[in-house]
Amino acid sequence: MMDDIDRMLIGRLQEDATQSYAELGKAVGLSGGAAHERVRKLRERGVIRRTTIEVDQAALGRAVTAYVLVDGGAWMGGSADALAAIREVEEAHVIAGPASVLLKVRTTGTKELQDVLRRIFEVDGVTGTQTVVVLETFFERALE
Amino acid sequence: MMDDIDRMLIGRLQEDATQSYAELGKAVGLSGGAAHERVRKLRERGVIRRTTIEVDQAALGRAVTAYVLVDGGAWMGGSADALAAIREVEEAHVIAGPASVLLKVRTTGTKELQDVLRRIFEVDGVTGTQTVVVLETFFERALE
DNA sequence: GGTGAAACGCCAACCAT
DNA sequence: ATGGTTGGCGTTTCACC
Repeated sequence: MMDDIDRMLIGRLQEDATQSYAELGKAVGLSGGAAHERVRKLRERGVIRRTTIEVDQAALGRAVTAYVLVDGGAWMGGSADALAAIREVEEAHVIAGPASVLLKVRTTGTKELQDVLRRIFEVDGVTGTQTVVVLETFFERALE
Repeated sequence: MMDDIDRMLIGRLQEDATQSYAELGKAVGLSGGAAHERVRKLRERGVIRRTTIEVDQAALGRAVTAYVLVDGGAWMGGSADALAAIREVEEAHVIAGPASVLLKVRTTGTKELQDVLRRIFEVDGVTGTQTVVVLETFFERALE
């Protein structure tokens, strides 16, 4: 229900999802039709969520990346929605450890970061935040 | 050198990069050809890095996500390469704050996480690590 | 920089093997 | 899963604006 060929197909598509199925099939030792059918099933099963583009956030004006540790206990129910409503928050995870939630935030600058922190603080249950600013990103890549 | 239409095109393509340029053009009030030309230039300029697929990591067997704070000072030169060589490391950032580097790591389980931590420890300049395990991910999304 | 149309190539759907 | 075939659609290019 998920062999090496499927993994190869996923790897190839992560690198370049614009290539033809004929090309894709040749790369993994399959015909175009067979490759297409496998990819169709991977999409159907939700292993492949969607086809998308990778954007240079800096080119879009988002120069500052920061991680925000959020303290506070009431993380049932609507808190996730309240965080999702803050558009600069790219990821939100519940974590084991010192804080309750870890957020990844991208903004155009420190000014906007300050504003985002203010809005995070207004979310129900939040009692405090600790912010870690990224100075340089070595890499952000797709696994496998 | 980057207007609202470009931003709309990027937003649409992030949601679904399989749609036709005709469709894309209609959505932003342009002809298919014009939409295609704009997207071509966005790729050329590197704003759009590549077209890729979004994969359900859990379906691939990667059930555990963790953030690793790495201590140690010698972060010039080859350290980034040494970290990139660890395939389970998805992101690596130099940060301002308590530790030097923040890593995002995905593994099949805690056993493999332990092994990854051991390999991180073997990288030159690393003097210690602190690991934060993700219990639940609210969301990981594309901005804009 | 955008439009509209024409030519080409690829994808998607079949079927027999 | 393959290979051949066919129909339809999207991409790409062109002259024109």
